[in-house]
Amino acid sequence: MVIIVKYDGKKLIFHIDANSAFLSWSAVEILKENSDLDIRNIPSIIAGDPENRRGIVLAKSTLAKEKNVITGETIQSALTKCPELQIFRPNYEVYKKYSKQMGEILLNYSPNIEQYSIDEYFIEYVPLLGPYLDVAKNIQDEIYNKLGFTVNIGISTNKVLAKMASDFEKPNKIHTLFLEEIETKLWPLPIENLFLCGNKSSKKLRKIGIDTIGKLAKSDESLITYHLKSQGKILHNYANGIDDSIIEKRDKNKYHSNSVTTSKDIDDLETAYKILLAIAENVSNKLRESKCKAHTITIQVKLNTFQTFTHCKSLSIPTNLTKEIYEISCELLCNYWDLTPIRLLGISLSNLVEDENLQLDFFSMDLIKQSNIDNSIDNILNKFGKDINISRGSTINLSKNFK
DNA sequence: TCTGGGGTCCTAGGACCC
DNA sequence: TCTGGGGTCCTAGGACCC
Repeated sequence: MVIIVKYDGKKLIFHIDANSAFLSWSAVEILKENSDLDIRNIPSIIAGDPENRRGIVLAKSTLAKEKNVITGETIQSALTKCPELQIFRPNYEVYKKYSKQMGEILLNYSPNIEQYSIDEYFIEYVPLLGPYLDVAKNIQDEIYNKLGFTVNIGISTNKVLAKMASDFEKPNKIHTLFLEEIETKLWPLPIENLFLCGNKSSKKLRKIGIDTIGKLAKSDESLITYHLKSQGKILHNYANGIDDSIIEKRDKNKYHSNSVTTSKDIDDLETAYKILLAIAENVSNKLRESKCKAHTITIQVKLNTFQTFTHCKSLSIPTNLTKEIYEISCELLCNYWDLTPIRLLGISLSNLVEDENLQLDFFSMDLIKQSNIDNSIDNILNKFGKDINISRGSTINLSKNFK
């Protein structure tokens, strides 16, 4: 049953969320390969490779969900709950494709659009297109007919309420969550369901007797900020349906990173450097693709004890050169690592600036030469896909430099 | 609980400057 | 080379999202 709620001329926001995105998108792709199998209709999951220690559930089908399989658990654990589970590997290139196509369809419904994650968009409702429920239904139909997967749509007067609404019953549903509806639709929900109320915050709130969104909404704000600081104010507002953030295009990332959980623990510098080179190659490629340079290079290290640390170095002259990023990463690792076995290594690049605005007066011939090498590698990557292993001639030498 | 990878935003302490 | 305060930048870590 759809409850008709008066729409009094305020701006409306839709939150469009692909249902079990990775699983649906893999399903559509498998069907396209002339298969009769729709993995949405069997107990199935998308998960990494356990042999490479990446075996966690990234998405699940409805039938897997019914067996209590949850996102983030290990394949082993999921198989215990559901032995007949079929497991499929993720394909991020395919996911990026569907994400983009979903955005292109949504652009037909609104010029004011924000991609929130790979499978979620916010758009501002355009009243000229018709009543909002009809428009939402048209969006659902067009995405399903053209792309083959279902979406949930949440509708409200701000982003947080729209997002909470799209999270109600799934799949292929449209929900409203207007201010006058929060008491019945939002407040009875457990505190964990509130956007941005994660593990830590919900535990603290439960400790002081707040176990539903409604109790948080009616609690004294100063009590909440005492326990949760500025985050508390945000959560208290959200519980009361207050959010004045706007829909904004995010054209540039503020940060790029790449990390890998290695199939075996790393306990020697030479191996660590080889992996850092591969990571530096990947992440600097992202940087160059987005036409940026980075002032700050951070390495991330997760030990086999699951202890994590980061170390960074800031440069007065930003870079996007693989060699420079690689060398600084090696230097950081070398300075801080006591050879405790490493499980994961990562590099992230931040404090980004646009490439074309940079002054070129520091460019030496060596930098230009290095830049040309990187460009030619980027061309190869673009041509043959990013999964192939390119090792530049200097790879071995670079590794040896840091022995 | 044997635990991925790519992001965003915030906080706290220290260095440095005026 | 003793002390205050405010502002800014850097570093490291943490919480949260999908």
